[in-house]
Amino acid sequence: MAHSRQDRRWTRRKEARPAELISAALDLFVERGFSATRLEDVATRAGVSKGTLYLYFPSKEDLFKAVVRGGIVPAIERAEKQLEDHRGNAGQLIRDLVKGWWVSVGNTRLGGIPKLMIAESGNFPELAQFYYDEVISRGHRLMAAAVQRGIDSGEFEPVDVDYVMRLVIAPLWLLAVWRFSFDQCDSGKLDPATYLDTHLDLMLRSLTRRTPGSLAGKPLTVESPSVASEIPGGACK
Amino acid sequence: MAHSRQDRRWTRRKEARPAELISAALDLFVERGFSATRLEDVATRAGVSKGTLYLYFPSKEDLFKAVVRGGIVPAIERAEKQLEDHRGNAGQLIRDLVKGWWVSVGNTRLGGIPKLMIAESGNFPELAQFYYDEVISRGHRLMAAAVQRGIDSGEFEPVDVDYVMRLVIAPLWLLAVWRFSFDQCDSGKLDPATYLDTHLDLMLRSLTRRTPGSLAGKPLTVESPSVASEIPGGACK
DNA sequence: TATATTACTGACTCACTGGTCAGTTAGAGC
DNA sequence: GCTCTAACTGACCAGTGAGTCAGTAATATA
Repeated sequence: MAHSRQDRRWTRRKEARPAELISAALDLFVERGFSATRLEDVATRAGVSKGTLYLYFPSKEDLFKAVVRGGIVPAIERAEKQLEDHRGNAGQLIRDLVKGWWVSVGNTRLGGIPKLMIAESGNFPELAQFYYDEVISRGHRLMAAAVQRGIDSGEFEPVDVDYVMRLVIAPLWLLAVWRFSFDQCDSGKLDPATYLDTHLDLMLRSLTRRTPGSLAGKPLTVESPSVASEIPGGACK
Repeated sequence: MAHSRQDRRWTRRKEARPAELISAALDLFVERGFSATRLEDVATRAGVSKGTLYLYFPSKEDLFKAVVRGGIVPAIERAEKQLEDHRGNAGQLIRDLVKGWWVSVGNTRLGGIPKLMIAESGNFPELAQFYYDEVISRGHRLMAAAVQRGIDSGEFEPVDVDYVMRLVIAPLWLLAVWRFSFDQCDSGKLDPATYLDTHLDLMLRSLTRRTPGSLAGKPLTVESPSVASEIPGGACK
């Protein structure tokens, strides 16, 4: 008598395994950090045994790399396309880039990767370099180009692009990291959409050129939150 | 024949041990993270054996807590005093607070603690709560009070204090974390003093109320760096 | 100097987990 | 149905490091 589908102890799913393992690993790495994550748990969560994991990834470190590679790089490529295609003023471009980040990274499990990289960069210098080259420096170039566009068109003050770009990005880093560290400690106190909108309002108000005689720059009233928020748990009881 | 001072294998130094162990642990925790740090190494760096470490700290986790307690809490107390004693406008108060942070935390080994907390908060929720209560929430109150002071005096626009305070602090978090993660990857590109000054200029320019008719707010020129920089290594080859 | 006290040592145990591999079973091909 | 390939399993190995404790040496006290 043949096994029914249910009776089978396991099925062959060669194609699906890597993605499922990476997904499980992302969850656990983000939640517990690299060394506190046991490969046995990753395998179990992906519905396989530990041995199977080693059929697809030669080591824990390689699994870690695969998580980083698979998660973030596509997102940054989308953002680069966004920059290229954008029509409109630089202020709106920056708003769109920030919101794009929030939707496709910040408000996603991927938001945990910055925390992961920060925590492990010391122990994996090679991976830190990879992440810097493939993600950070490209993100920096992206935002620098947006700021530069505003300066060139006369919309922005002639600021130091390299520093301003970092200051535009800084709150995004913090927001992503926060969700996976101290979010539960001050739950309810921080609405990401309001936070990002306030940031953009303040930043663009400073950046925007004030033509002598007239009072340029929008008044400082926070817009109605335009970014959906749906934030899961972090640390603290 | 008695031992000379040099011949002694070890000396009793009951009082000095805890501080020396905490200092050694701070170095290694910041450099390697919590789980990658071996207590044997901490002991060796402090000039004692592993057994001695356990005479003073009942577990690795307790050592970790002692590092956090001893390092940051005094710094925040100094800042609270600074707020109380300050005379002058709110803009200058915020500048002074940020620079005080840089001198006594950011540009110090203590700057590694935020990274440490971010990395380990998931595995030590109780410690995350402790850090939030003793450091973060007090820091937030501090900066919120400074912003509020500016609003009350009419110097600042009537912004949402809770969000603006976080946005003032965000670049400080990132700066501290950066030094211990990706600093080596873009070495030379980031001067902390210029970064902080640019941040303060942009932020205060936005915050400062513009009286109709006149053009308030300083022009956007970066001051000569007023904060000493002396930054050691991080990750990446 | 003799004795008591205790700060300190370092070899040891033990639990844990990254990584291996001989064996098992799904399922493709005939 | 039979055979063969390879996806998959899980018991096992080996290295590691947190935590222990019996013993040792510095020093306080008599």
